[in-house]
Amino acid sequence: MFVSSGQPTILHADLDSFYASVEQRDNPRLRGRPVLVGGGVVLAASYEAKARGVRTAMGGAQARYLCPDAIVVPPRMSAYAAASRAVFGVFRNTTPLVEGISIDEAFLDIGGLLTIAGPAERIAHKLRADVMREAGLPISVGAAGTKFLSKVASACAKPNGLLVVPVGSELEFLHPLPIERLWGVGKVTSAKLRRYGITTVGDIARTGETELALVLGRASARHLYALSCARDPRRVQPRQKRRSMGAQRALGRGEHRPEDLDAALMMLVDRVCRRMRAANRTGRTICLRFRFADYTRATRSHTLPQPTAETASVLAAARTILSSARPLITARGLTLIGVAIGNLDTRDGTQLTLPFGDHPEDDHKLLDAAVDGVWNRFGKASLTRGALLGRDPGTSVPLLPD
DNA sequence: TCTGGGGTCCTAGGACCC
DNA sequence: TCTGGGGTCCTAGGACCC
Repeated sequence: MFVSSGQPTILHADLDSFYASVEQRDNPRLRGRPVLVGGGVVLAASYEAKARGVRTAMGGAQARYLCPDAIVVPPRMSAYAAASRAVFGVFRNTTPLVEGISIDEAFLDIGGLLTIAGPAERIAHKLRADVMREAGLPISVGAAGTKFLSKVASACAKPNGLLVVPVGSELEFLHPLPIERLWGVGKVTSAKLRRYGITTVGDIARTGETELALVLGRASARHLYALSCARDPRRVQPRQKRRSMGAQRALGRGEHRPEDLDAALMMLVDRVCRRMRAANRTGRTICLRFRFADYTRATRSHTLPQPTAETASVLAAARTILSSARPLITARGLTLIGVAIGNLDTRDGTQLTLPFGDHPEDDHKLLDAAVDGVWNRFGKASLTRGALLGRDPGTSVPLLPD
């Protein structure tokens, strides 16, 4: 396939203040006004509120102090999910190579489109117009030769803008930027680098990988140095599979009775397992996350021999982990609990409870029916029959297409 | 100034196996 | 029998991202 050189091939599309924009779209009264989504903590702030210094993830009290006339609305997650689906529909109409990063953000590989629909600027321009027409939402787009650069470009284009980084002028664009623009530079890394007088992306490039490794370790150094030279070989990969699924809940300060804790655990496990089954995924590692009154955190995990998405098995493991973490909890005071299932099976699968053993002579029929079910859903299926037959009644088995 | 609910990746030590 | 090398998996923690 011919790819015209000198043209950016990757778009990064990022909805502006996504939740707040959806609220303003759906309620004309909110347009042009500072809007905060979420009261306890700011999940999203409209640009009118951001202009006053409000930031995402800021405490609600501080946000209302900065912006007393802000309108606070509760989040409507299902509305945001629907808006996201509409926007991703536009993305996929533009190119089949769409890699979703989050509910409001994606990379689009337009390399194959350039000869018929290019240049990149025209494709990006049309994309923004399509999103506005189809979903009624403002979106910023960055276009560049690499993923990372296109992401930086879209951030620079906000709000509601478009920025193209022409191939060949990457370093000119990149080097004056502050180090915090690099993916992987957060609070800790930024402080470390600034101690050495490294404040811009250009400084990182000039410092060199070897020197950088002394401060940050090998992996970080290699990664950041490559980015600072505008090297980013990662391709746009459609349908990246999730590696873990979790749910968590803030508990507030103060004592929590064991039975309340257990109820919270049950709810979280149930929520995660439902989502796992809905997504036809199974996983092996159960991980509990804790946050304490002193803002320290801890995780405790356990890996099961078999992948599962069954509430009962996960709950049993989660309870064991929780009880082993009791000393920690009593010592520090729990303020948040989370359950995550990791080590997810890399293939699609499903979890079925079969009444094995009640009528052993029927076991083969049950298996055949189960295989048919998997086959119909995925178009392929395989099981290790020998390992499955002769189990206890009610055994749950993961069925994986292969 | 102390507030959410999702995730990803990397590191390092220990257990275990060949 | 002793010693070493190499690899994988599990657990926990840390940093970061949206």
